[in-house]
Amino acid sequence: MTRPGDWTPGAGSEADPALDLDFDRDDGDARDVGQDRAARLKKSPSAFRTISEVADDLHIPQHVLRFWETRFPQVKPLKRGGGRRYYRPDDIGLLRRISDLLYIQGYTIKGVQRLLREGDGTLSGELPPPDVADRGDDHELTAHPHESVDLATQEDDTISDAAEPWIPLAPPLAVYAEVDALKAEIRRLQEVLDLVLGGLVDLRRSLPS
DNA sequence: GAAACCTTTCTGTAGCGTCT
DNA sequence: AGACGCTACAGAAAGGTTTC
Repeated sequence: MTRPGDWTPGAGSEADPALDLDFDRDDGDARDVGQDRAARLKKSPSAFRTISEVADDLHIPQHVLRFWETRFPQVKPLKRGGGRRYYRPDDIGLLRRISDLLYIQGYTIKGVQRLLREGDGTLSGELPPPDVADRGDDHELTAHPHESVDLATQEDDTISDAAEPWIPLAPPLAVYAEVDALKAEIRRLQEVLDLVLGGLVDLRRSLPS
């Protein structure tokens, strides 16, 4: 099976002259998941990717990616005829950041939406930990950034979207260190899982059909 | 006051038709 | 055939209302 490492829209193809993705899937082959993944990983960082590739790379189900698209207007993959999505590197970077905020840092979708609204829409750079209003749980956040803000003048003790623009305060460094350690651990576990997957693929290949 | 019930919101999930 | 998209639906949690 052949699959070019790179494919980008706009370069002419038999299937779709208007938007060539130069992507020979060779569906006649029994597709090898391991090789498939390896080929995908070899793709140029600037290559466009399908939803299945992005889902695989980010370890996020496809339906979740589509759901995020309905929640984050900033996520706008290119769409071909038939509505198929093709993600640019920028889209993937944004999705990766959203995933990190939602699943690692504990933001809610609303919280991430607020960050996107207040930032430049890319979520680039270091972000503070979520405050109570942006968290998906009700953990005590005795040191959350809003604590040092004088809340006496507010009508209630909630931090609503309608409140004054969020002011970044000195981050709790211990929390950042812990988050960084957890991220490193997650990366390590993902590498281990990739190795296990590769081993399983090899094992399957060695079995009689 | 608190228990029970109802409604709304959030975050996905399932099913099925379409497209490559 | 399998990847994909769309829409309706699920279920858990939070908030609100009613009843005792």
